[in-house]
Amino acid sequence: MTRAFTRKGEATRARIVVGAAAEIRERGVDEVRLEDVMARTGTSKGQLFHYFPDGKEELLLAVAQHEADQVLIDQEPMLSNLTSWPAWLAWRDRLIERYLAQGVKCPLNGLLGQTGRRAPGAQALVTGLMWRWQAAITEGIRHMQSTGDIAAEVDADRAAAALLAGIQGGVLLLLSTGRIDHLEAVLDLTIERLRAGARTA
Amino acid sequence: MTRAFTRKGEATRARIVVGAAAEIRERGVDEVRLEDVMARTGTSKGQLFHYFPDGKEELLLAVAQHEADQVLIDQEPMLSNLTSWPAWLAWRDRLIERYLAQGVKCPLNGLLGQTGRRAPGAQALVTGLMWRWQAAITEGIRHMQSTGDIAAEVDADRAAAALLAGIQGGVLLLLSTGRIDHLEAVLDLTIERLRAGARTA
DNA sequence: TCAGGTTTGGACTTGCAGGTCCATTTTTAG
DNA sequence: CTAAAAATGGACCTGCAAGTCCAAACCTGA
Repeated sequence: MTRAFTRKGEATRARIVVGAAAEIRERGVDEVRLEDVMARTGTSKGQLFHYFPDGKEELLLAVAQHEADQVLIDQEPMLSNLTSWPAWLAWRDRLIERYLAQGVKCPLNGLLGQTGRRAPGAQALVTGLMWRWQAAITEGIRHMQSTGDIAAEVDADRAAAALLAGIQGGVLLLLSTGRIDHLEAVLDLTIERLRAGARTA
Repeated sequence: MTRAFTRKGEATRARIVVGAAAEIRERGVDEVRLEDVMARTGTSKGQLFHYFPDGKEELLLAVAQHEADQVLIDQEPMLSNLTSWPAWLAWRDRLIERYLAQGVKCPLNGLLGQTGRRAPGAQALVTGLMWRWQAAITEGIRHMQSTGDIAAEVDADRAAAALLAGIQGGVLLLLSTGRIDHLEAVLDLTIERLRAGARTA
């Protein structure tokens, strides 16, 4: 089903996705018209529909995919290397820094509500992202348990689930209130708590 | 600036808001047309613009207000009565139950992304909701500290901030993945942790 | 160099949803 | 009872943004 694109074609397609993603991040999903994307990426309507035959919906899905990947890419290699407390703190700082920098613009929040209903695939996409994210955290906890840095009786899965939820909520609150406090509180208290349990182990 | 509405007028206005809210909850903000609201509430376009001169934007804001109020109303009286562990657990159950029941439909998530950008007031509205919510939690923690059920050294503000974030994230994850696990994990682990600290106090 | 494809540009169509308007009915108040 | 104001119904307008179409430019390989 994959259409044949030349190298040039692939490049154009990628340019459109990246440009659309940027536009959406800056102005919000529902404020972005195809024309805006065209203007930004220097493309024509013909091209848009050439590379995304199903139109806006398909483009939005591609953007969501792209943005979802970015989220995890941005946390590498910290995320997949949670093997010591300094590493955990580095990851913590990375998260704070990143979300502080991008401020009120969350690429996925909008896409969740918007695309979520339109494209059935978008839901699965976000779910997949969350799943990968949580898996990485779980693995980090497990590793720390193997070295005795976290108490063995901690349920890694549940702890990771709670932490992921906290992070998502923290970001959500950053989005709506503009304050990073919640995210910080979640990360610091959670890490603190994971450490505390093992002090005696 | 408040226009003069008769009793009948107020009733109609309220009917529109409630109907629109329901419609939005069921089908999502961007899928709801004014006509849908008209059909559901048995009103005409004339009425819509009579009661909401600024059109859709004003209506959406009113809906957001209405929904925000509902969120807290739904948790009363549990939320403002977190004075014993059974009360905390009752609140926990209430949250789980409520969000489990409404499933994938969150009234505010959509409104956040959507209305957030359009109406400047919507942002403030959500912020206010979060603030009230968090304040209630903080007060609950403080009360438990006063009775010695929670350790005095716990920072009530931070703990409440983290918990609120966890709840929001838990709901968000319920929305995107369909699983309630995250919300449960947050609530249970948080409460467990608050209790643990004071066992010896 | 020529023939097949792919890529590109942009004019044109179309549907629809938000918003306007006014004529009619109902209510309120004096 | 009556006049002014509010409530209602629905026809109509309008703009805009998605999507269509096709012709021109371009690559690419034999």
